[in-house]
Amino acid sequence: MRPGPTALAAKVRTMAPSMTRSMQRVAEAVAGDPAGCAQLTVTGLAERTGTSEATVVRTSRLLGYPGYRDLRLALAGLAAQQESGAAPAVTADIAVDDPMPDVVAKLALDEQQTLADTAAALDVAQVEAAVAAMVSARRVDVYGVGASGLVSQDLAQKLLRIGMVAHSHADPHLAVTNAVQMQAGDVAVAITHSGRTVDVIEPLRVAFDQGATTIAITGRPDGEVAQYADHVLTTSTARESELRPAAMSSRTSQLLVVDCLFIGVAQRTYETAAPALSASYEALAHRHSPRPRGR
Amino acid sequence: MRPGPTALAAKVRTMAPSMTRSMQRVAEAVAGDPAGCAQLTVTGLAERTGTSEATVVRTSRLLGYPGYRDLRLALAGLAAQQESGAAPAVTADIAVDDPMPDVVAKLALDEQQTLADTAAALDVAQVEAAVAAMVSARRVDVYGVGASGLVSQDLAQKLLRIGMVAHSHADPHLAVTNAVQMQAGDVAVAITHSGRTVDVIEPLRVAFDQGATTIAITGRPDGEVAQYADHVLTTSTARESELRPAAMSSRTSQLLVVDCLFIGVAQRTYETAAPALSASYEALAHRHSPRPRGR
DNA sequence: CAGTAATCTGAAGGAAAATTTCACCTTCCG
DNA sequence: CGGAAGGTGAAATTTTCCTTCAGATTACTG
Repeated sequence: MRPGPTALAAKVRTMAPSMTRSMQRVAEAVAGDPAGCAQLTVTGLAERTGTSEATVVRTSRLLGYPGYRDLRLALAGLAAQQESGAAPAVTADIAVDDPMPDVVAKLALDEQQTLADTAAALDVAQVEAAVAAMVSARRVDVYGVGASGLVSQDLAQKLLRIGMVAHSHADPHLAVTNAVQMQAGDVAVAITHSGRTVDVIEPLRVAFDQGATTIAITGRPDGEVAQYADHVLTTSTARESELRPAAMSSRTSQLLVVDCLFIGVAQRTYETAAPALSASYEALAHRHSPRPRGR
Repeated sequence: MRPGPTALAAKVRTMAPSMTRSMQRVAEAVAGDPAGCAQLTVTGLAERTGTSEATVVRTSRLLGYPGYRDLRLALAGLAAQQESGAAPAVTADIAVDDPMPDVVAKLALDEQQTLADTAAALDVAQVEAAVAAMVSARRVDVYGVGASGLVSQDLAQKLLRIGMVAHSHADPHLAVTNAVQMQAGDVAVAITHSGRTVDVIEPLRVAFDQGATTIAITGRPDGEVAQYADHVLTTSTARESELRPAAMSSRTSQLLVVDCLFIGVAQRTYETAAPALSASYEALAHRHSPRPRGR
């Protein structure tokens, strides 16, 4: 069996005594800086070690590879392993003086964490109940302001695409005005991270009183909004820092919940959802510039 | 910067749409069996994919390597990483009959994957350049329609909160009207997954012609939108399925990029950003119901 | 629906890298 | 000090990789 990259360092030590002086120089360079050597051609490595190409090839053979080409591949593998092992687990808060690469890494990790947390904490039964209500709803109204307003729009937009009657309301006055028209069989969704946003609670309460099925997507299942919600979907919150306020991570969490609702609804209305999706795609085709030619 | 092995799978997905048929076959083989392909020579891989050596080399170039030799090295690295247990869990597509718990889990995993891919593939230098331009900008205009419209609003909203002059335009007419007013020192940002959305490209082009600094956030760095962009920030694309169209995963990716931009700007304008953030928080306090007692 | 212009594709030739060969050099024993 | 055995690298050879170019394909245009 050809030696894997892991065994390389050991192999070098084992074989070293039986090597000639110039071969040892090559082996040493290879064991000492796999990543660097992986970049070099035979000629390059020969030059770097002050030897000849023939010696490099001979050393490769001695280490168990058919030639330098394969040693080089193993070297690249080893380098990759080392790098991934030494992956700096950046879990600290984002600081004012963090360099951009760290910012990108930390943000991505934080959001991944938020997603994992949300998925783990999400009450599937509540999601299913919410989906069931939406599927048979005459219309769906979604309330959200500020950062949650965008999530609210996202949900409405998605539902519209699969042929449902959905609206997103950011204007609290209009939201209440609409909520008054709600009746049993309709669905109202309120999205608020704090669970205490009056502009969102108010229309939900009205819809609730009208007999509509109400759903709350909130980070505070004990918040006031829950009082008027038939189904509460809890979003989780990541650590917040000064530069990354809670509003930022709650958005990720809320979007995941919204996506789950959407997929659930789309699954249960697949017969109509699928054609509606393609139709909306087709309708937008002419809003795109022509594809590059010859394809 | 040459892409590391980690980013390869993401890169393949990102670039796949802009590839020709035979190049896609090569990319697919490479992404599907890195270990196996690492063993093959150009000729071998060409044969295995039923294409020519030239096509293999062309594909390697498109993926960001100087030639096949270097792609092969990266492949060896990737294979080694996967073998060592860091293998990315390949999740199945979401099916119509998936039970809700599976849907939640798959969605969360997909989005996490998208985040990791985006972070790995994001060109930090471009981000820094974009941030620098925004920091010193007189005003920032953001263009986005459809699903990208929400991301566009998110960016504008965030920038407003730290005291910058930012606007999001979804109406293409108003967007162009505003773009005409742009001048050197202003910044225009276009957000489009396809890179071909005319309603977004048009205002960006106008702003570009006016001498403004232009930024594109797109999944297609070779798309038309890139022609008028000083800085291109590439979002990566997850596998898409019928129930989860590309538009859905692109949102996650775009939001991460937007967050990076925001944090970058906030860092560099910390003196004014921090007070502005707390001020906007304070101003909204009375829109919340009183906190529950004893907390 | 045909013309046309652009792009895609692979075969063949040219460049580069890897491997082998071979003559020279060192070293060590007799 | 002579000679043999192995170490070493320059040059030749082979393999691999890359570039060029002409034909095939495709998608737009009138």
